[in-house]
Amino acid sequence: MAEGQATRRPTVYDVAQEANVSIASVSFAFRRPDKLSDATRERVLDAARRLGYAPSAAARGLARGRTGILGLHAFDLLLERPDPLARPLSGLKSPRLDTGSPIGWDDTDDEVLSDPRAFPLYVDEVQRGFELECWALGRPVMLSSGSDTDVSVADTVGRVDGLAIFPSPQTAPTLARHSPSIPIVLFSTAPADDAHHRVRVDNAGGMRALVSHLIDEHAATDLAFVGRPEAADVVERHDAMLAELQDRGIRSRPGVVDATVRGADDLVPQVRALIAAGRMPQAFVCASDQHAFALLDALEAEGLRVPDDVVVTGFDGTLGSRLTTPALTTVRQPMEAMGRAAARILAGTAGAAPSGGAFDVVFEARVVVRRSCGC
Amino acid sequence: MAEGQATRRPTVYDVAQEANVSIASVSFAFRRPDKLSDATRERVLDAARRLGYAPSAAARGLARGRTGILGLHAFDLLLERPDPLARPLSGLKSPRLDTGSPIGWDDTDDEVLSDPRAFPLYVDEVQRGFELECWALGRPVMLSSGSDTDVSVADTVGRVDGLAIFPSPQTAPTLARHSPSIPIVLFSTAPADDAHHRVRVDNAGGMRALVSHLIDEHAATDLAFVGRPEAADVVERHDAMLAELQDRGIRSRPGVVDATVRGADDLVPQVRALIAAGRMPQAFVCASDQHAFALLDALEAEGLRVPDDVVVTGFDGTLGSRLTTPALTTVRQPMEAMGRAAARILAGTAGAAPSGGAFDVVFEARVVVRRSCGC
DNA sequence: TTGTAAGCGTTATCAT
DNA sequence: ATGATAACGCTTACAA
Repeated sequence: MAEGQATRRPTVYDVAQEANVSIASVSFAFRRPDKLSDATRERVLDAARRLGYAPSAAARGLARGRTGILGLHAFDLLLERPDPLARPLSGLKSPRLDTGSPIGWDDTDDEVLSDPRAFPLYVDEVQRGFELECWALGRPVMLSSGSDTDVSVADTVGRVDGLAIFPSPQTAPTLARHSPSIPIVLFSTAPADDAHHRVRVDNAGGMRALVSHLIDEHAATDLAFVGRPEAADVVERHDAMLAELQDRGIRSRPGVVDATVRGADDLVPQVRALIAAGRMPQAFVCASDQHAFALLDALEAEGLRVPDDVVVTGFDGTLGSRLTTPALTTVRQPMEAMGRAAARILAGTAGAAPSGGAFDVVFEARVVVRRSCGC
Repeated sequence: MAEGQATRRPTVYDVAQEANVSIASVSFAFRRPDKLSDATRERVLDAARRLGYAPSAAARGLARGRTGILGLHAFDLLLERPDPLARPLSGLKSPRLDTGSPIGWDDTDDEVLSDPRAFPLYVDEVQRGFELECWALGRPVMLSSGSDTDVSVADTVGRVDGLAIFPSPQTAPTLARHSPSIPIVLFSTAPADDAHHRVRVDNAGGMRALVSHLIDEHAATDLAFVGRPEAADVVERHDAMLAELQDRGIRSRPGVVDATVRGADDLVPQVRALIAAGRMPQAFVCASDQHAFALLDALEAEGLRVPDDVVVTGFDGTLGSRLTTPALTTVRQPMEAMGRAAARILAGTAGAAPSGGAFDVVFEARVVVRRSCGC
């Protein structure tokens, strides 16, 4: 095994000895080069290089009281999320690496892992934005995941100077305890009575614009919402759809098409029921692109053509939405920008929060018109 | 600004006082729950929760000698890489977050950031595999970037228990000093006389298979290589193309189409020159998908149709290669699997390296046939 | 300009 | 079962 190396890591003491100076000088050579004479500085740096000295971030963090790292945390829940088509990533093959012979294609699970319906998703693009900004700021990023138990969260909190989080239902209360000591940013969470910062998208505006498009351009007024209004995001989108219809004096059909189970399997019976009852809507408005992917599969399985027989729309604007057939009309969130905003807030480069409290940054969403609505 | 919170982080001392026990008991409550009576353990855990105690990873790391974190490092160079279409990500807008009003679409740079030609690339998919495996292993991941100076590298090394790296030319020697103390994995680097582990792809096999396809299926024997054979990967691919041609007794054209500058700008003159000289090849074999993207643009600018007038192929099999028009025939690397392999090596869950030394894991590549070759 | 020494918050070894 | 206490490697006054 690779872990547990032979050689002990060199420390300031080793370098100090090698360079014939005190440990303070070693430290200064790196942190306060100006406080040292050129000669000693060079001597120290040289010794450090020779020894392969790498300052211990742990020791530095302890002494300084901050690690310098910004964290991005995803709860397990997220990866086990009920979105259709979010594959469980357990059960992947783990080919032996110690045989010395090349690893065959069939041992890589590449088909599963390269599926654009599974990557990059919303979280992946937000993460990328976070990374880009941290890179620009010169700050390392720590990625972690875990349950939303106190212990797991605390472990993550203990490693970073600030933490951005994709929320699980239990998130806010558990985190509240840590808010006083480090800044915390929640993505896609409705405002609440806590001290967390927030970065989110204008779900209502995006959904209303989408519904308006369907009504105005495609005369579609009988809309069925696909998704379970539980997560804050989905609730907002659902509400906005209903609100836009109501504002226009259009009566909306009751209930939603529930798509909480993985894959299209669960949608097929519901689609069949709608067909049988002669209640097919003019358009399925999905809570997310993921839901739309699954629905497209279910509709195809039942021989329905999109957009000819029925319109389908998504939400998020992930890359995968460009790759469906037909390409998906959806609402794009500026995910990278959202990730960047979170990083700036945590790093303290975003100015002061308005009204003294926490940041609540809302981004505009934008309708992306493609083939699936009939355009 | 968010950084620099009001409240000091609670420590073991605070919890000990709150729970009326010694600091040792606090530590035990978390690390060795069995060594404590149920009563005290609960009392401690309760106090910890009440106080919002999060164990300091820095202190733990110091005491234990390991941080538990696995690192993935990218040199700045990589992001400034000479690949066509790799945009400089500096110069992005940074909208004010403190105004309290929604952030407009035009302030997000979303068009640039969501370009599938820029994300996800090779490094992004490898990174994802690394993350997936670390997540499965319950290990946090640290992402960092920086120059390949001794100081920058050492800083990263000091933060992790093991490090995977996308190489820059200077990488190996700088890192060699640290190899004795922590395990290091290099991606896509030819074997050399050092102690680093390696995870790479069978470039030669992939390229030979691709060239064979072009010759056998499309009778294309006049191939032009696009890319500058400098990086190890590109050299291997170039060499393999020449070797396959030679093995078949086919004379290859001298030189390469150089595509080291950003964008298609630089390719247009070269394409023009080929046209003018009546020396257009039957196929352009590009060193990477990125090169192919740029070339497709250049060819279109010159009014040449792919694959009718000339064939184009890529290498890597990134998502973007599915989205070009025509879709790109390319060689896919199992990038996620490569990232996962690196994580397993670093975590020590990959067994022992063969022949006692370092791991050198080679993955099979696979030709992905799409429209751009005429199929 | 350089050295001495006191923390920083854990873990782990001894005692009790 | 619990409590003292000595590391762990670095930063940073303060001395020299």
